[in-house]
Amino acid sequence: MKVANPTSRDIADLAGVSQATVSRALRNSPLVREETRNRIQAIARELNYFVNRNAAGLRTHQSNTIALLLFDETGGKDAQINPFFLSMLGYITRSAAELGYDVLISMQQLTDDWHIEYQASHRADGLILLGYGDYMTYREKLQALSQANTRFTIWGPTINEQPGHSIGCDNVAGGLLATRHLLGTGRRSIAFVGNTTRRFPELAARYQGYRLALDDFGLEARPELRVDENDLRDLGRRGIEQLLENGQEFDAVFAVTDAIAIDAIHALQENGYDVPGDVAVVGFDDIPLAAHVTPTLTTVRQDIREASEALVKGIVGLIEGDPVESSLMEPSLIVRESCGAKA
Amino acid sequence: MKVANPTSRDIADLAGVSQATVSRALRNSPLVREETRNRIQAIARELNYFVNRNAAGLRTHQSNTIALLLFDETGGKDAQINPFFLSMLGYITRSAAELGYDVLISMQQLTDDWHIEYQASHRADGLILLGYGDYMTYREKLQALSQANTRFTIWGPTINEQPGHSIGCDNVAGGLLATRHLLGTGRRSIAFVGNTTRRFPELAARYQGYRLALDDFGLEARPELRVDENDLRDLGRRGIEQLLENGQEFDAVFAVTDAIAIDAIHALQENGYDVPGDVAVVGFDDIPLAAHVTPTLTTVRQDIREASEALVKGIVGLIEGDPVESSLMEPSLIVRESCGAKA
DNA sequence: CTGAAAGCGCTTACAG
DNA sequence: CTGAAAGCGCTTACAG
Repeated sequence: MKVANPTSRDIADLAGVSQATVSRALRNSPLVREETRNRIQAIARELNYFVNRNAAGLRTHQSNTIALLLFDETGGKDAQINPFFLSMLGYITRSAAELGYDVLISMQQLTDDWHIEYQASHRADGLILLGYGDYMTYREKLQALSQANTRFTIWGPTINEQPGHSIGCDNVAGGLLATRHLLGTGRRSIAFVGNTTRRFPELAARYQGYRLALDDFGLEARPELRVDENDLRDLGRRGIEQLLENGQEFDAVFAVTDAIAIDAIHALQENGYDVPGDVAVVGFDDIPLAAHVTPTLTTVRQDIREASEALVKGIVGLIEGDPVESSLMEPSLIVRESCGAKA
Repeated sequence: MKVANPTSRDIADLAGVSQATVSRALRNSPLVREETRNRIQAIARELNYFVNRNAAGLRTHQSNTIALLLFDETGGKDAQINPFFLSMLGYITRSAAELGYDVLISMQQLTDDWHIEYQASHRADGLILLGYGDYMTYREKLQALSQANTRFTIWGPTINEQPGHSIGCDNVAGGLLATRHLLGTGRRSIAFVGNTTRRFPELAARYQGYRLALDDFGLEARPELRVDENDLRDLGRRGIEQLLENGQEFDAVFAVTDAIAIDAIHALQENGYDVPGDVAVVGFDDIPLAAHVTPTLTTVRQDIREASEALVKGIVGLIEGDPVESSLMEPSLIVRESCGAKA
């Protein structure tokens, strides 16, 4: 009676029907009489039978699986994933599950060559790429994917020439929001710490927003208040030190990421400045730490949940042949202490 | 020449060999002459051919995939995964990849019934369970898994009666480490805030360590300095308030998790106590926040990387039939400011 | 060293 | 509504 690893044939024997009918019943086919269907499903449940996904996938050419490829920035040394992407993971997993897809995760390095392997090997029906925002660097990889007819969605800036579907944050709007807020609280000498080149299109867009906000106020973006570095590590500290060494006066800092902003706050404090009394600071991302540093960090938040769901809907749309569109999420300002707007 | 979705038969035709030889060559079988093997592999590479995992899995009854089941504490409301587990994810993924396994992630709720589905459906060869440390609560689930012959490893306390393989932290040693350190800096009235019951075996073990350390010093664990609550939320604050209301005098607190410790520090500060001047505080876990609160938190760290690798090795061992043993990781003390040992 | 053949466990047209 | 049959693309004894 109890079979160790039951197959649909075992269920069929027990139910006194053909194996084909079992298959239909388990997929809830309306072709099977309800009574028969219930009987078969009851037996399957009792035997702890589950459809062999390998066999089903072989027939249907589907895996009902999405591969989530996280770009490994550390090059394999450390396995600490960017916390921002990590926080998307939960939402991605959940919305994939709601649509009937499993999520396979993989950390990929730039030298890895197996991005296309996932779909070609039928392990996944499509890919979600996190951390490949810098189009210039990943161009060849993305084009190879595209040429291999791999379905993929990217979290990152939407660029016209870029192949594939992408979901991103409206970084221009975010930079505008942050800078306008600082202007609104009376700050007029706002330093920018980050990067403004094509190397980091998302950061460049935030700078654009910064400029637009200044423009609106009839102010100019002063180049001497701009810290523009390719290496983002420790940039908060280095940026502040650079500004101070150059004798610049400023009453606010717009840092392109929270990590940089928090680093900058520490550097300011160590140099005897009060934040936000002397210098207001606004970041970008709203990482968990932002609410816990002293002073708590005012920042621009991207709706991670909405973004995650859009990514999943995007890739599932591509898989199932529904029309999908690249889109931008609207960021919002989270006002805390570091900008001085709150008591 | 170029085939859209090439199969091993296409490769065989192009190479002028049988499909069986292609299969052997791609698996690096020594049965195939080297020259032939190289020729076949070159053709496969050129056509972007990858073995269909569904077909291979159907034949071999393997998926080369591990399912990572994260217990969803929020019951589906929020998809924010416990950051401690999230930080294990990277290491788990990487070491699984090194052993040739993919990782499928899933967030499960207590009511979900599909834990065994992963292996039964041949989607995964085994499971890693994170967040199922409270054996009493999950007992039935774990036993069901065990009865279905599902291979699994758990991160959590090792209990004799518990089915399956488990990797945990030596929580007794951790509690000992924390308490001994406080004693070493001259503190003598050390409050314990947490839980000491079987409901949270890991926390109970930390309390045991606390007692052992006091014992070693010829001190008694005073019950009036023990806060023992089942609800861990806001316990830091509630615990401190409870101690103060009861008029207890204490010069140190060992909090059973960092979250509780940080909460306790805030409560102490709001009640006019200086940390660590008046009261020293030590936590447990070394969450990212610990290094960023004021004062920075002295805590006990579990080696996440080592633990992750042990989990993967454990489940792969079970899958491949190698002998595996449950084991305990040695925690280490991270000395920061909140214990007063540092300037 | 290589090939012909069986079979893994499904899904789905086709026939009734 | 149900069954018999083909076939998805591999792996691996078996035979040579």
